[in-house]
Amino acid sequence: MARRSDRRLPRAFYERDARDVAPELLNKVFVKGAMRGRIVEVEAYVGGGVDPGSHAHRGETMRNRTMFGPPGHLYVYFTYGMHWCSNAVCSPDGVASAVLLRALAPLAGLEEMWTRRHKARVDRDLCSGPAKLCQAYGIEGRDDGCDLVRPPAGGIAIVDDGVPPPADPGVSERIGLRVGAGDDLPWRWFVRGDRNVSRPG
DNA sequence: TAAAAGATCCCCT
DNA sequence: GGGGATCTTTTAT
Repeated sequence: MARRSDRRLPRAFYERDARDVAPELLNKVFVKGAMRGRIVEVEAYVGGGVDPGSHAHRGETMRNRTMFGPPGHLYVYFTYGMHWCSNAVCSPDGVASAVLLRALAPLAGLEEMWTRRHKARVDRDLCSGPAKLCQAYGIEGRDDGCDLVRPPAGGIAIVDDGVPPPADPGVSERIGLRVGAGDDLPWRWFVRGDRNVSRPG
């Protein structure tokens, strides 16, 4: 549920380079219906052909077309034959960039998350990975392209509840990439010390 | 038409 | 710490 202290993020927030948006998404709140989770880990995927790790690096396809669309929408993709992952689309319309939501600290609606995360054993297991948080929230392919800035009632949104981004976030190379990983592309940010981060380093 | 790889997770040792 | 699950999408013959 929306709360009185929630502040909507304007379209302009997303209409920037994903590397600028990503660290500012830390400590924002990912909302769907009654479920709320604080964003504690993200990765940037950059447009303009400079990012070999991006799905969009080889141009627009049926799968990645949402990344090429206007900012402030949700890019949802399917991978490894069983997992969904969620991104916030960044940069102006026509430039393919996005921020992958890698982990949340559950705040509310944990009962609903538990109904979908059967494999979880403790609260930390609910949203401590990009596919885990999608399973917890029930996000699938039908949610690809939905508007995060002006969501329908009960829809998916990202809000500012007054907690600022960390002044000194953790930074590292991105996780799980066959190409585009490496210390030369330190485009992962996380909240230091948070238990829900998928990997401490 | 075929083949390979994939922005992961889970269970086992 | 390592490997299997599982199947869509993309790219190569």
